[in-house]
Amino acid sequence: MNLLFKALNDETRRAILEMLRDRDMNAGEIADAFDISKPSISHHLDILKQAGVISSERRGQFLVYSINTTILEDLLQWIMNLKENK
Amino acid sequence: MNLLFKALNDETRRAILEMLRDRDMNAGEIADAFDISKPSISHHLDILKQAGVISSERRGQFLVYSINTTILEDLLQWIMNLKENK
DNA sequence: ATATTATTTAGATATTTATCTAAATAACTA
DNA sequence: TAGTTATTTAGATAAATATCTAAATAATAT
Repeated sequence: MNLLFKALNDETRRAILEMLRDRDMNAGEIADAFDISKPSISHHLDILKQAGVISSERRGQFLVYSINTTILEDLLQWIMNLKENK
Repeated sequence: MNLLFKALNDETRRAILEMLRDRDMNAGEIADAFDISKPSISHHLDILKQAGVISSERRGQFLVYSINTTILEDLLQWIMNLKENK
């Protein structure tokens, strides 16, 4: 959970997740969507990957990233648990 | 949302929320539950308050903190929206 | 083999953050 | 009014983080 909260605590990374929600994208495409250097985006992708919220697959020269929403179940549970009073 | 994600991105602060889920507590009680100085806990409480996830009310000498789960709705929505594919 | 394209790794830097101690504010009590 | 208790504010510091440029790795194409 630590890694997941950390991953989500960044505007850029959350925007990446929102983009990957609609379609898989390669690293270059993702980087092009931001005014941030490719290495920085690569670092953000790594943090998202460590949290288990995205995965990557090589397709030729490209590394294609996909969202992985399974891990978000834990987060949903944690939040809903907080809402159950007493 | 930024402040909320920031607030949740800390083990101590998440533990505070879990405690406040069960009952309202004053600052001293909260601080006593951790091996961290009172000023540090005060700072954590401030961050949680800025995020709108807790509120405080003075009762005599004491400041009593309560959880505010309303703000968590936004978070739930954001996560569930990510899960809706395409 | 060499060049080109895609992406990451390495190393550096400025900002943010979690923590501490000491001092300040606020409320109660004798 | 003084003293005590509860909590925060101020100021300092070490660790974590987001970013950059330059170099390295990986795959493709000529």
